[in-house]
Amino acid sequence: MITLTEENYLKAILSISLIEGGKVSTNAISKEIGTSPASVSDMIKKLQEKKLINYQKYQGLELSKEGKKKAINILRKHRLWETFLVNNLKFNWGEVHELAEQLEHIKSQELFDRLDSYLGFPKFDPHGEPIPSKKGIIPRRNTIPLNSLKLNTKGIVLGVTLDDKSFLDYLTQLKISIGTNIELLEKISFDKSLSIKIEEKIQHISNEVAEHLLIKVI
Amino acid sequence: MITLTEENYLKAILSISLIEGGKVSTNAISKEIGTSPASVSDMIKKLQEKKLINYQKYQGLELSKEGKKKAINILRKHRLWETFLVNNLKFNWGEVHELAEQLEHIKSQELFDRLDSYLGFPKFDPHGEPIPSKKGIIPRRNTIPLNSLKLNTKGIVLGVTLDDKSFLDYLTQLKISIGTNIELLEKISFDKSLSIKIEEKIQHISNEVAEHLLIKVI
DNA sequence: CTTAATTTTTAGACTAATCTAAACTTTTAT
DNA sequence: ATAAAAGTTTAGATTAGTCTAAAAATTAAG
Repeated sequence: MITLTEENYLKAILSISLIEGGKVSTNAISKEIGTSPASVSDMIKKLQEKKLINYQKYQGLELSKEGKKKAINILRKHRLWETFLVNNLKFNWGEVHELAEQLEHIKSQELFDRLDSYLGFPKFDPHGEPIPSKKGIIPRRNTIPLNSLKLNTKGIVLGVTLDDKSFLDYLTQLKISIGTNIELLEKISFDKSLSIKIEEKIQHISNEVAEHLLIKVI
Repeated sequence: MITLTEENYLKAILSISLIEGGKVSTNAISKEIGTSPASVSDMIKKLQEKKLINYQKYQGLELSKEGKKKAINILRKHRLWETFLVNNLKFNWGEVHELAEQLEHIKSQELFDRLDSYLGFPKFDPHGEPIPSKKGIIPRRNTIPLNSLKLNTKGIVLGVTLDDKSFLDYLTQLKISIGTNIELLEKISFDKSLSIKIEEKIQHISNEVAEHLLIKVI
């Protein structure tokens, strides 16, 4: 049986490899999880013994087929719960991440099949992030980060790539949510910040914000 | 912060004292939780330090005001989840106990307030067991166990007092559920077993089954 | 291409929750 | 009233997950 802590390591490794690609380092995991590199080294050995990762000393690691399957299943559970919390219990999108971190560890395949069905088999969660299917397939959409949109073109927000309360609260303040129409007016080369138009109102946002907004060009 | 294990001990202590009344013994807890008496002794010390129980060596223990509040809150969470699983996700009543055992440890007052509201502030769970209110008040109803019903009187099943899959599956087989009408026809003094009439059909059940069925006389 | 910086691993220790075996209290029964 | 039985606690160990400090390996820099 896999422990809660092991699940969190798998999730962290998946998350890093989806962003960075290639082998995952001890240090990167340590930063993601917030434990010491020494603790990560210890846990890596356990995951290796359970054949959830492929790993050679000092050479970084990657998820095994079985490990990836498990990690994707945790992601699926997390995003199904976030969907339930926002759609049914009317939480706002900044409040659900921590709760879903707890709920994602509930063990019962049946529960998640039923929840999926109850929610109407959603393909994307309230942050626009893809919900892996029961078979582990992650839906894709043709989007780009807002900071790579061309000048004077319009797009629609389909998702965010950061599930952080202060970020999401700020977006709400800017009146940006899934489905919002945005036009890119100006890019400041000095700090890469952007002027954008939302519902006829001009706003100024940093590159850091823009890179976490997924846009579909229209 | 209270740990998951501590929560399970509090829940067990509440459960025992609701049935037995008076002081709770180390041995009783050990049986309820399924750990050794030595482990219970260890944990008792921790709960004592956290002022969740009142306890003197060798003399048994009882929940403190704070401990009882916490224990009732866990019971509330458990029964709210069972209600959700049966009413919304269409699990049957025998399947939900183990799942609720996991879900009851989710930490978020807000979540349970919203879930309570989403479910329509139910007073009883799918087993007819009372759901403590947000303030910790446990609703009561005027019921008696089936084995203390008078001969040739009729009653309606309002609840069960055992949340065990094999018991509940057996009830389903007997076509007994919440709301079922039952007439007591005969008590066998030898083994205290009962003949009962359910929907014009005569059935024979053991005393052990009857004592866990809560009946309202009609 | 050798040394310095960085990264990773090992060694040794701590905490929470558990166990078995042994010691100590309390209760029960003659 | 005292000995046996039952129940409870302590002592000492174990496992999972964590830490700091130190050692070892890899990578980067001059």
